[in-house]
Amino acid sequence: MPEERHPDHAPLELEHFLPYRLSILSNAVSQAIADDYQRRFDLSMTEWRVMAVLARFDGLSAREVAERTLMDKVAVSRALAKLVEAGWVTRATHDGDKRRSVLGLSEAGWAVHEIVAPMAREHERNLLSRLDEEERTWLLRILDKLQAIEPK
Amino acid sequence: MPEERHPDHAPLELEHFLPYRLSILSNAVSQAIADDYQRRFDLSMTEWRVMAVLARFDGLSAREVAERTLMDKVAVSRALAKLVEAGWVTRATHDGDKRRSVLGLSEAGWAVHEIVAPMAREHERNLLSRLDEEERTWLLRILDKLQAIEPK
DNA sequence: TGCAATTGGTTTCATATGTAACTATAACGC
DNA sequence: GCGTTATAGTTACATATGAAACCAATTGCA
Repeated sequence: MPEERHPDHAPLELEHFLPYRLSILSNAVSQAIADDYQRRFDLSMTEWRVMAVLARFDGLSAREVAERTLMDKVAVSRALAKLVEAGWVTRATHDGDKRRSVLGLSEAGWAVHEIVAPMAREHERNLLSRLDEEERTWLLRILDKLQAIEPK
Repeated sequence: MPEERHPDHAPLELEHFLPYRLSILSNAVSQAIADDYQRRFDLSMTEWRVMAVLARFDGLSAREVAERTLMDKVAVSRALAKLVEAGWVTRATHDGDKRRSVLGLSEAGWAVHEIVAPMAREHERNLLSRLDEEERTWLLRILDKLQAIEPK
């Protein structure tokens, strides 16, 4: 049953190697979306992710944003610098703890969100439309299992 | 049936957004593997990909390597510089066309390959072992469909 | 209290990556 | 043949990213 197709040390066929395939697919998908809002708002993927979590959770600190986006704090710090500068995110200092910042979307930030969120969803729909209902169900289930441990 | 759970402009839930999930998973997987051979051979992911295709296709030109790895030619050029320097890849000039290089793994390069390829396969096996046979079959089928168009 | 250890966040530096410009060679059209 | 155009590959520059050092505020605890 193992078929013994390739001994373990045989040259890898990248196009059949799962991590490679995931990487290519993921990059293509994310890049296509990012290109879209990058052109319209000069917004990087990391910056958009920060805005997305602030849209859901108002008042987070930078560290909390980092947790929710799985970005490191340096990346978050930089994204915030640009977003605050652009006027899309507001930053105040926490009452009881002067180290912490209190972040949120500004009016202008919400306006951007209002446009970008549907764009992102549209891309996702497009992608999923290549699958039938059964495949979509399996995909979600498989992703759940694969992600169960990995994202350390 | 559409359930109308979130209007199109509602805040995105990143953790349920397919492109985001793919990105997180893919990065976690690739990084885990890369860490492994990076530590042992100071070999970057792009460099390893170049070695992998040269293991399969001896004598390629740099452009052909770029095509097979989906990397751009600058990235390939840089990877090759390091690999040739390290003595893992040999570079000659094409007979009939002095622009073209003729690339291949050196003895030492094969020795590295002999170690890294099994490491990579081991990681892949590990990942796939979280799925049962049916899920694995669906996954491959789904990847085929999702990749059909995307990687422009 | 008072000082060591921790935490939130930014800055610095070294490295990686992408785009455009550039060099050398080869192919094409006449 | 000879100028134009295309191709293989490298270099230069500008930007992105990650790790470690850093600063300031807070916490833990003798």
